[in-house]
Amino acid sequence: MAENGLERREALMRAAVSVFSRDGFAGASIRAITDAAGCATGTFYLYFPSKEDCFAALIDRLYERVLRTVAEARRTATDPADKLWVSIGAVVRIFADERELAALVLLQAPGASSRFREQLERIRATLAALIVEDLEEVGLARWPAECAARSLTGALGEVLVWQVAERRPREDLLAAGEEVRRLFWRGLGLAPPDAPAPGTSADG
Amino acid sequence: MAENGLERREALMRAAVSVFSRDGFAGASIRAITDAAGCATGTFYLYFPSKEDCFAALIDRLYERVLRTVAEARRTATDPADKLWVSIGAVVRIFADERELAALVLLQAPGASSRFREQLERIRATLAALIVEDLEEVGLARWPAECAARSLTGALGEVLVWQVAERRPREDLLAAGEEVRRLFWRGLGLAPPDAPAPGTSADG
Amino acid sequence: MAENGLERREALMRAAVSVFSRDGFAGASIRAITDAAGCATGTFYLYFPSKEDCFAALIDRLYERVLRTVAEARRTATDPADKLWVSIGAVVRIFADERELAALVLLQAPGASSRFREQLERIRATLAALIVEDLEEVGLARWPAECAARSLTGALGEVLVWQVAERRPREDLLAAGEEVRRLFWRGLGLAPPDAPAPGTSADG
Amino acid sequence: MAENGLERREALMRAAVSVFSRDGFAGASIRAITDAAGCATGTFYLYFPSKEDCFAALIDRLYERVLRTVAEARRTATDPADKLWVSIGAVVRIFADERELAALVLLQAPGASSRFREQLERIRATLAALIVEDLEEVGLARWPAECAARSLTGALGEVLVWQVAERRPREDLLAAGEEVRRLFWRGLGLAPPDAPAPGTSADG
DNA sequence: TATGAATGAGTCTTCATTCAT
DNA sequence: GATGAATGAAGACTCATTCAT
Repeated sequence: MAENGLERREALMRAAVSVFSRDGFAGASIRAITDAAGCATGTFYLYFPSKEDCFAALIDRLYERVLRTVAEARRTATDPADKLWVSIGAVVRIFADERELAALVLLQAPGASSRFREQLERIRATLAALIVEDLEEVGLARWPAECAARSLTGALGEVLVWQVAERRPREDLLAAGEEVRRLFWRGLGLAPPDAPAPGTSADG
Repeated sequence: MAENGLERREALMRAAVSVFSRDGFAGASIRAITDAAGCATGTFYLYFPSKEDCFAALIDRLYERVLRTVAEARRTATDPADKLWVSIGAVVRIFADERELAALVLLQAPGASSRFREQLERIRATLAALIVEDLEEVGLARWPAECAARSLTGALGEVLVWQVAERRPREDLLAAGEEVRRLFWRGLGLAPPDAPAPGTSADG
Repeated sequence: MAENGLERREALMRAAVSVFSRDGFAGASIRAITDAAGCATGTFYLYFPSKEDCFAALIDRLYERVLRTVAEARRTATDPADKLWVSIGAVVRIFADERELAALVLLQAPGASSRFREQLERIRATLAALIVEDLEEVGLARWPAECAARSLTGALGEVLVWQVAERRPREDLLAAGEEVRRLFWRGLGLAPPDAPAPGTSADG
Repeated sequence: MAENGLERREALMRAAVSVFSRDGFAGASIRAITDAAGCATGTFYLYFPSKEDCFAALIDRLYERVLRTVAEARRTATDPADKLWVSIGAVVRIFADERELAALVLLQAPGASSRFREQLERIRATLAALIVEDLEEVGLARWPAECAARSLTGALGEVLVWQVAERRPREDLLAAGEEVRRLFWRGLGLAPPDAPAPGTSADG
């Protein structure tokens, strides 16, 4: 039982994801989380100051993973269109890899409390800013660029949550994300990416 | 004191929208709602069987307005592309007119309970089905059509919630909605509506 | 609908008996009673000052009927043994005639509140005093007489409630009451009543 | 603070007996019980799932003690009359030892809810079945035996509750119980117990 | 008299959080 | 660090009672 402290914390976060997903933030009890993690109620408070902070930590975890992956992907690209292209791919990939966490955050965070709403908004705004930047470099005006950026994050979120809710496998998430990317690409009047048209290995 | 029963119910629903928006479904207390409506706690239960049913009634209200407006708009159109065009316009208009209610439902319903999630999903699925239908008639295959439909509802929701959160006026909501429509129109490779002759005033 | 006031009151008391029997005193709501009586909530308060007073009125009603019937029966008797004999018969008859009311009072009154407990105790004490009087005249000492009197009321109540709970017809109640009377008669060492041994017409 | 869990539970049950006795089942608040037990409201729910279950546990406690004591007493007897004789003694003794609990159950259980009514009826039926069995072996027919059994439990309950209500000491309860036993013994035409030689100390 | 909408006090129950062990 | 019993604040909901009509 006496694992490393980090493992314990990890177990609690995994348990929290599944309990929050099932019961919602308000409906989840610490007891349910610690039961799922196999420890006592009090132990929870050795790793998180409160239930709220635990949920916030989950949002942060998704935030970090998304932003890190996007940043890495963008380093592989040169021109702005390419950056946008790989950014979308990166977001899709992360969502596919972290299905449960991502669905949890997208579904619960906005309604649970203003703190979470703002925290989530910070992620969205950061991503939107990157996209807006790319689109402006590509020639769009500010306002259409902002609308397009928000549309993109909204469309991706909806499509991926939908697929998760229908319990579709990872590949379906990736395929659906690809559809969204194509749709926006054409909608934005951008040229199809250089060569790696059929390839998926270079699109993340 | 003794207003008409419908007025009382209306006052409670208005109060509920604002309290739920501020505190979330779980965080809202009946006391806060009745205070805002200017009546006693028990009075709430003369009009709603439970807090949950009150929230559900709000979702239904949005549901009915959206679907009715969309249905009306579609009657004015003939070919499928036109139907899609006016449908989007109708949804945008409703959201602009019912800003607070719409934002409340979009933000809170998914996380509050599975009942609400399903209720909202029913709206989304209904709308998505209409869109898919139009897109298939226009030549798209099932899968891209479904992805496009979900992308569209997701994009519209996100863009409009974003505008509401930033406290933008009605016209901005309409303009942003228009941007989304243009973006998707091009993305889907559709021709601009017949003759925008009749103007945007008649487009849904 | 606008019947005579007494009829209205009567309807409410009938409704009260059936609702209190079904739901218990605490579990019964004024609403349920007025629904059963076919009038509005407020009307109840035109006839009873409170729910408690309504229940008290039911106890009083049983009280009066029991005592009146017993008093009448005792007037037909001359010697103390005969008085006791007809008193028991009278109580049995009343219980058989007012099955629902009697069972209600015996079951609910003791637990509902100290007021009712005392009210019921007053009936029992009155009856017990009569019996003790008879038994003392017949030669019993005070203490055994008191014990016998309480035993008798307890036995009668239990036997009759048992028969009511099992939904037995009126005749079974009468027969069971007769068994109890026989049992006590022998237990008290009294001679069988003069002549009307097989008859029931003169025993009340 | 941290007594043994069983002590805590015991303290709550004691408190419950006295609060239920004073206020009735419906009138008793958890707050009153925990105040009497010297702990916080929430603590109650660590030991009982609900107020109802707490009351049910009290009935069960009496049930077990009565049946166990009666069963033990009957093992010391051989012929059916003797069994009946010691059974009555055992019931009287238990009631005298558990005055408050017994009075609580007898007074409140029937009116509080059908669940309790049935629970109490189960005790009464079990006891009645034993008595009927004895009486049939002794020669009585079924119906008079059943009436006698119900009469006996009713008489004992009433006499003992009456003594408890008048705050009489234990000895009075025992004496009153003895009166009831004598009364029924004669009423049933049974011979006095073999030789009261072994004394009343061994009679159950 | 009759109505029934309105009131608001009261209760059971849950659960995040603490802390002695 | 780990435990889990204890806490007590908070909230949904009920219902006896009132009163304007």
